[in-house]
Amino acid sequence: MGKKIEKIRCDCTVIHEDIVNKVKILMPEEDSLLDLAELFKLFGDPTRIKILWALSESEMCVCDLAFLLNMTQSAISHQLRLLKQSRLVKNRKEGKVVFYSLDDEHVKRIFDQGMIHVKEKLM
Amino acid sequence: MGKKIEKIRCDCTVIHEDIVNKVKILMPEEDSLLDLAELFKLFGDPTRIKILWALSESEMCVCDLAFLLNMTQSAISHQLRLLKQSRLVKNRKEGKVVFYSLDDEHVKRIFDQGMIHVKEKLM
DNA sequence: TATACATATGAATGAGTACTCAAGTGTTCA
DNA sequence: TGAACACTTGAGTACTCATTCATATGTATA
Repeated sequence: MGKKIEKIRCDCTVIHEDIVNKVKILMPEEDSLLDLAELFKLFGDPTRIKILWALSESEMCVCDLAFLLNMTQSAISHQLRLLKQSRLVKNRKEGKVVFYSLDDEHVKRIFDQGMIHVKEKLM
Repeated sequence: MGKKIEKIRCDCTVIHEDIVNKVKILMPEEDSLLDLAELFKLFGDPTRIKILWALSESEMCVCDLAFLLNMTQSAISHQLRLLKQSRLVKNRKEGKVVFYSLDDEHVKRIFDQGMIHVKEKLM
């Protein structure tokens, strides 16, 4: 006979009911958390984090970034597109050159906060 | 004849040489940036960001998290393994139950800094 | 107008990864 | 001791995505 009944809820969550319920109520909206994950995902790529860091120092054109990071213009351009879509960077055109810069003063703050963590965990 | 010569360096980087060089010199070590990207990548997943947020409110067991996020224990356990490897979370055993908690006070700060950004960009 | 330059973009590919499933370990308790 | 429980783990799969390649767009310049 069908012995294996799928557990809907384990015993722990009943024992810890107060805590789990409290956390459940405090939990941010699903959408906020998805947006947040999306944001951090953008920071979570070596190329993009380098681009963001570089732009935090100075506005630069696609060409400069490609040279600085030793990558193709195409690769850089694709990443800049993502960063622009999420409004982490903005651009201005000057003739045939497109200069990119950070669109947000928070970018550097998020970057710095992460770096503090990384440096500490080294020890 | 071979007309197409691969451009090593575009004209822009020569024109902008001072800026590019300055940024190049200031650039953090490759390893630091890779570690940083790795850190943010951990934050850049819906499941993991929810886990981190939940643990910032209270220590919880695997079972509680699975119930809270409506996911399988296995999925949660796999993610906790990654978070533990990177020392973002730690655990303690109490009988057969394993309680997880944040291993670092920076986690919440990084989370909050990101949330500020997300909330602002909504407008 | 033709050419070079700066950038953008679409398709293809290869690498990485989140989850599922099945099986395992370790603990408690009847 | 054995059954239930909490959790872990390895393999497999479906999916995402960063880069490359080829091509397209737009601008300046000779």
